[in-house]
Amino acid sequence: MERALTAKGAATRQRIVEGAALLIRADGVPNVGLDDIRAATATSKSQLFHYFPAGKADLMLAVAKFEAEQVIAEQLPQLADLTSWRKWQAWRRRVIQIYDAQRQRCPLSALTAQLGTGDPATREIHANLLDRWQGYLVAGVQALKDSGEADPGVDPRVAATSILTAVTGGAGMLQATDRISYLQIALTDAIDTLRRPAPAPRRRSA
Amino acid sequence: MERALTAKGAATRQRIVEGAALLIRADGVPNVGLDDIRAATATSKSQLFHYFPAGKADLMLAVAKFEAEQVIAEQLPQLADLTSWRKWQAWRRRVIQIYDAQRQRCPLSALTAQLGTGDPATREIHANLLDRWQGYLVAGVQALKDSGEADPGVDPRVAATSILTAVTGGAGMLQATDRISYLQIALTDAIDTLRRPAPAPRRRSA
DNA sequence: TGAAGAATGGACCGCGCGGTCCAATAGGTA
DNA sequence: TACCTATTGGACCGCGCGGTCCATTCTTCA
Repeated sequence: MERALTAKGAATRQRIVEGAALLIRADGVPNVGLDDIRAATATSKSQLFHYFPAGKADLMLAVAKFEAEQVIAEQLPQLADLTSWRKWQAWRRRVIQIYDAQRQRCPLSALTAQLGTGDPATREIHANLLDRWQGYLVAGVQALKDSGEADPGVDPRVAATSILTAVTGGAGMLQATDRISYLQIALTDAIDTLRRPAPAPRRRSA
Repeated sequence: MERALTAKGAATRQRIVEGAALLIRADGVPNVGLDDIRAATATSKSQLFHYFPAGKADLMLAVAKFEAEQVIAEQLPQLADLTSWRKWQAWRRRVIQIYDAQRQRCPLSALTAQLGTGDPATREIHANLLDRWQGYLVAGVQALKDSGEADPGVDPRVAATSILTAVTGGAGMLQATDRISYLQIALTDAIDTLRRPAPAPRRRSA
């Protein structure tokens, strides 16, 4: 699908993506035009369409992919090593720190909201990101169970889903209200739940 | 702030808002133009600007307010009566049903994402909605504690925050991935947690 | 019943911005 | 050196769409 791409060309393409990502983080997709990107990345109109033939949507998709990578990368040292209670806390602090720093500007959700949630390519990016993310969390919960720091009755997939939901939900509300408390409280609570004994199971699924 | 408004005028204004809301639910903000709204509501350009002098943003804000009302209204019978475990389950089912039905189309988040998360008016709407929502949940958790169906160690505000976060996070991921499982699992788990005894408190805040 | 003001219709404008095109250059390979 | 292709520059277009304006028709009330 990709044409021949010189090292120089690849570099330019990357420069465009990263430059566009920066602009979009600052101003939001609808406020960033191709001319802005062109100016910020010291490129010309023809280059934009040379590397992203399908135009703006194409470029935005590349930026979304890039931002999705960032989401994992930003929390990677901690996320990949959730092998003890202390390390879970370290990850939790890292997550809160990240979102606290970026506040309203959740780059990925801004992108995807614009591209339309119905777009299959957008969904693919999101699904992929969430799957990887959840994978790390499941492994972490399992590790806690193995070390006896989590209640044996905990279902790793359920717990990981709850924690992931706490993060995304908290981040969403932070973005919407500028309040960090949702993320803080919900994530802390979700992780704490790992140590609570499950009561007599009453009803489990929907 | 509002000019004189005849009954007829108010009706027209309402027709515009509701018609615009419908269109936006279907196609998303960026794909709905003033001309579309004009056509769908059998109005003229001048009426749009007569009732929403600040133009499109003004109208979108009114639509966002309208949609925020809907969010509460849709789950109202159950949400206002979380006085027993059974009723909590009824509310949970109702929430899942609502979001399952609308899938990708979360009207409010679509609006607010577009208007820019930085806009104070947008934040006001969101904050107001979440506060009311959380109020109902806190009351419900307290009721469960009072009736002995929830663990006495549960903090109603914390639990309500976790549940609210599970809903918004699950809804967000449903929108992004078309998977209902996040909402289903996280909300069920968050509610189930009400019945789990809290372990020896280790570290509570950040 | 007539005047004031609200409500409505719809033609019109302007421009921002995504997208096109062609010409010019740089870089690699034989 | 010569050629091919990737890379680049930037002028140009077209139109969608938000926004303006004025004329006309309804409502209300004294």
